Amino acid sequence: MTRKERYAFVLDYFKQHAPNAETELLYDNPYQLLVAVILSAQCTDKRVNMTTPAIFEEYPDVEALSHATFDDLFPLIRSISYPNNKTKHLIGMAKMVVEKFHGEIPMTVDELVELPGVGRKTANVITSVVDNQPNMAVDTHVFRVAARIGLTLNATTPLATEKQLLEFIPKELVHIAHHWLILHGRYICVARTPKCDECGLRPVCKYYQKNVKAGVKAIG
DNA sequence: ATCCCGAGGG
DNA sequence: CCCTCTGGAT
Repeated sequence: MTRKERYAFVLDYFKQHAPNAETELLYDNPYQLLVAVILSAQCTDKRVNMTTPAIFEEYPDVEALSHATFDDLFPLIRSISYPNNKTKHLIGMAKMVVEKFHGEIPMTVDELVELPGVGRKTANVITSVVDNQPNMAVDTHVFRVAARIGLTLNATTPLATEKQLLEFIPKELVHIAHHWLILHGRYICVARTPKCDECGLRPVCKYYQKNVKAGVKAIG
């Protein structure tokens, strides 16, 4: 089976069987999405959504957030992962947006990555979701799932995964394919013990062929 | 104990 | 390339 055929099978499967998201990041505008995504590192969407309403009420836009002090903002972020870093990042991000980008969230990956707390993954999410740019954000789910299925070959970095995925996924499907991979990783192809018995990708999945099927054979 | 839609610094 | 940050759910 060629890689092209593998991609075709996977994309077709997802079109019909992609799981529904139980929770999504809540936001009303690019500013809110950027804040939410920065906060989402190593943290569930549900928990991010518990903290953002208070932040958005206190700081309704980047201008307001740029004037926040650490001691004001920290308590609102206290209950999620890395509150120290995230507090500094949010304030630094807001200051740079105001000072360098005239108060508008920049909409290119290169500019976004300049902002404190914004790495390539976050920049790809923002440009993809807000501006519909065909960018592939590679988080732990996308990285793991793509490798297991065999969509990537010897990809040891998120950037390598990103490039290989973009090479084979049609531009118009990049956005939705990203979502499919995330959801599949979150609910089926979970990190520790993936639910292969619930997964229709078994016929093409390298992980299943190599580990699970071999294991079953050894036991049976 | 291990995992959550990572980024920055050494 | 590695390490650190660091809280809550399961």
